[in-house]
Amino acid sequence: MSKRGYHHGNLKQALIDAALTLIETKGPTGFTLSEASKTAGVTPAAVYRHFDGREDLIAEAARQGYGMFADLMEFAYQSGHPSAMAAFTATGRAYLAFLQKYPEHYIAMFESSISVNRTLGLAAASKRANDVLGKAVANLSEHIHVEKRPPTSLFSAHIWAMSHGVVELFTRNLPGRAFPFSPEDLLETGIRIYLRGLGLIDADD
Amino acid sequence: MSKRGYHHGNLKQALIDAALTLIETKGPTGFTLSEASKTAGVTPAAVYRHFDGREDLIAEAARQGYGMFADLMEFAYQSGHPSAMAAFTATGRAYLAFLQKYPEHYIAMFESSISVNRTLGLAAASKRANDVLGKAVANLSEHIHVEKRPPTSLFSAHIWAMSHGVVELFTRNLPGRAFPFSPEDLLETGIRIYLRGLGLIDADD
DNA sequence: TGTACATCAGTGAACGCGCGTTCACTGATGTAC
DNA sequence: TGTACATCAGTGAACGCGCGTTCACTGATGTAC
Repeated sequence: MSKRGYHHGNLKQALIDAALTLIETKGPTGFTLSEASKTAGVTPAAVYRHFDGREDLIAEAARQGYGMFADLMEFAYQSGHPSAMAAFTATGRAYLAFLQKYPEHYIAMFESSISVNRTLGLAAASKRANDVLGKAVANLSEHIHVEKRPPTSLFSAHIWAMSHGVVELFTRNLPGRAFPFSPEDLLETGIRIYLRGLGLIDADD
Repeated sequence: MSKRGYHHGNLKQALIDAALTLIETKGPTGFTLSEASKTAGVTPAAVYRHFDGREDLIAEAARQGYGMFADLMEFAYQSGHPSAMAAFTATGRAYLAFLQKYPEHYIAMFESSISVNRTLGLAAASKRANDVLGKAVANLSEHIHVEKRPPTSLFSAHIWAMSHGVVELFTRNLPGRAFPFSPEDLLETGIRIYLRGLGLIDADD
């Protein structure tokens, strides 16, 4: 962007951005390397200066996504700390906030079929995001009476599943039928009921 | 299969079956009309005797899937009837049982990006499946004390979301890390906690 | 029962297309002296 | 400050490939008489 003409200046990031835009508009499968390079104003061959190929480009986009995702959740977690409940709630909200703000990254991360173990950097970024939620869940878990406390990994998996399910089923173009609840409401009420089931929230509220 | 030679006899269903097999092994995006026709032992052009094209083939596979899905859930529902709780539990288990038994249909239905409103038959089959769960949820809902009863559609959406999330995140090849819970356990415990949050299950059990 | 003929499910060749990737190249940038 | 040269990010042409789709066709099946 800075230098005009023959040399692009910041082609690597421009390609990633182009790929993300295409992924969002056409789905993870509609993305092509050729089109991304054209969008960035460059020949397809130029891509190979910066990436090993098509998959590598997607993986890098996903890696950046996981990094931002982890940052966002970490920030949310800190904002609620030291209250375990506040930290947990904020972290959960950050999940949906990320999806709403960076849907193209979300798709690259969770729907592009690239393995999270493809590169070390990708695996690390993914783990970091996972760990934030794990931390929030673990803290909250300590408030459950010990003999009815589920394993932390189970607790955490339930939260992931509910969140991901809400996103996949209720944030995309809702198919025809009008659905009266926003994804945020849906997730928040669902998790609240779940937490009540664990005795973490009183029956009133 | 019955007649050998020039005429296939049951090509339409053979193509659907081939498509489903490919969808399962290669993902919804890896399916190609050419390969499906080859698998069925037939020229690509022959496909157009029975379908309008590639998309139409997938849509028909999904339609059959929704039909079986609805049947399975309806049967499960009846098996628990008239106990609202038994009917609900059985219906929920049928969801995962379907996924385990017909993963390729599940993919065609929920991950192939074909719209459920593509054809009337597809929309009807999808609605029928939805309605079974809706019925199970509505019955159960009546047992919730009226002033803390959530709207049925919200209740139902939570169950869909949790179920779908568990399937998407925890039934495919788990990425490296060993996860100690089966999808069935995960979903069953998750929903049980949720139901407890609604006061539908006692704190003990 | 046998023949003529309509129907229709398949063939096989061809098409245009966009894809990912390779290659030798070129021209801009940055550095040494 | 000016020149020579190495570096390197881009070009553009070419490739082989498999795709979805079309078309005129052919040969098997089923029906009328």
